Amino acid sequence: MTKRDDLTEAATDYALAHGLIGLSLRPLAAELGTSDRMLIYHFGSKDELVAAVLEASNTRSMAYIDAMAPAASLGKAVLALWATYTEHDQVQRCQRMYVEAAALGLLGREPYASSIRASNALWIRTLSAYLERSGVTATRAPGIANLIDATFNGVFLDRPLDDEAESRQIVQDLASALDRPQLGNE
Amino acid sequence: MTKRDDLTEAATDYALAHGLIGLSLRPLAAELGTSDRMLIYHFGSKDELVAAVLEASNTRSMAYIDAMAPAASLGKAVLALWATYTEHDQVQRCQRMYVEAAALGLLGREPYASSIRASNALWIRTLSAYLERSGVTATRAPGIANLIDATFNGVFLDRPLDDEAESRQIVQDLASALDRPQLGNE
DNA sequence: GACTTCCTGTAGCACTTGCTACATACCTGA
DNA sequence: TCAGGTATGTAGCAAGTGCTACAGGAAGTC
Repeated sequence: MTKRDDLTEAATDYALAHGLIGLSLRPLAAELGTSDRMLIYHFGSKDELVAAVLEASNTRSMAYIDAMAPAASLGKAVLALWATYTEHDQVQRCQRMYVEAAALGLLGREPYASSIRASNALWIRTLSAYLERSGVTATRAPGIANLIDATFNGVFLDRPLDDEAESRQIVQDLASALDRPQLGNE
Repeated sequence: MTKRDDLTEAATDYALAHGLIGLSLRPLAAELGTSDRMLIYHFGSKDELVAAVLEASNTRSMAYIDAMAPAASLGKAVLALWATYTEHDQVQRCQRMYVEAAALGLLGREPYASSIRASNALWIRTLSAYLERSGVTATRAPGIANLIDATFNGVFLDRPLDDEAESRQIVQDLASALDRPQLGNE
């Protein structure tokens, strides 16, 4: 739509490819065919640009979850979510960037801390909706969504590239743990 | 022992307090009562300093796990581990720094990627040992340790400061999921 | 034609980064 | 006594950081 929106999408592509932590305006601008001067002009500051990029990235990855077909059980839902994470480069990269942003916001630094809070709230809601579609009750869904999200992020953190088998094993363990018949209360 | 070791410990304190991501030599050196010049002299490069700091931090936090008394069940072990994480500032800060290093190493950047791999291997071994002390079989322990580690890291990532109750809820969910009687095979 | 508003290029500022060159001590062993 | 390794201070370099000042072009409005 606006020029700013175009820049946001292009900057998001760049950030997804090159990472968020070392991001600096001049190389980014060069790849977008513009200048740091223009980025500041359109966004006001680097922080606002970063916030826009994080929001765009989150929006992109949520679309993939929303598009998933329901699963037959909770455990199968966990495996299906993991498959979505790993099969789509886009989702994987968005998740990686989320992890970077979260790390940058660990000590409360802005705009990362606020962006992460906002993104996470939406993300949990998206996961919850998928779980509900898969038969999980509305009361249990958010809690389980949080557990799944935390575990997946942790897996991404520890095994960024290699060890795909080991990552899968962890997810499998979580899935089977969650799929056991519910004995206790909630 | 050597001057380098002293500097490593002091630099670790500083990094645990101020974070790893924005770490730069001059402010660090100022707080240690020395100069960037001297840090480079003793460590050779910033990368080697960072590697030393990460190793020191990991060693510190593992000591806390090694000191834990065995738990009565797997679920109780999970809760006890989480208690250790949250009750000791040292452990919490070490974990936070691990997360920062992992984020920095996400795209393979050194020395973070290598340090994380090494730290994680030792950390999983430490967790496994604790689980075995708590009655988990030696074959299952490493897998479960990976699952617990991933989940805890994910929780730290999403809820750095606030939401202690929600964090606890996630851990509780994991604990009860793992504590259900084993029906399937392994 | 004058005026405003949006957009963009050039140049630069003040600052920080990791790291180095150079000189100078100090202590130790021959 | 003197050589040699260890340690430290001063100064600086080349590169990069976010951001700004200033000027100007393009396009529409009165």
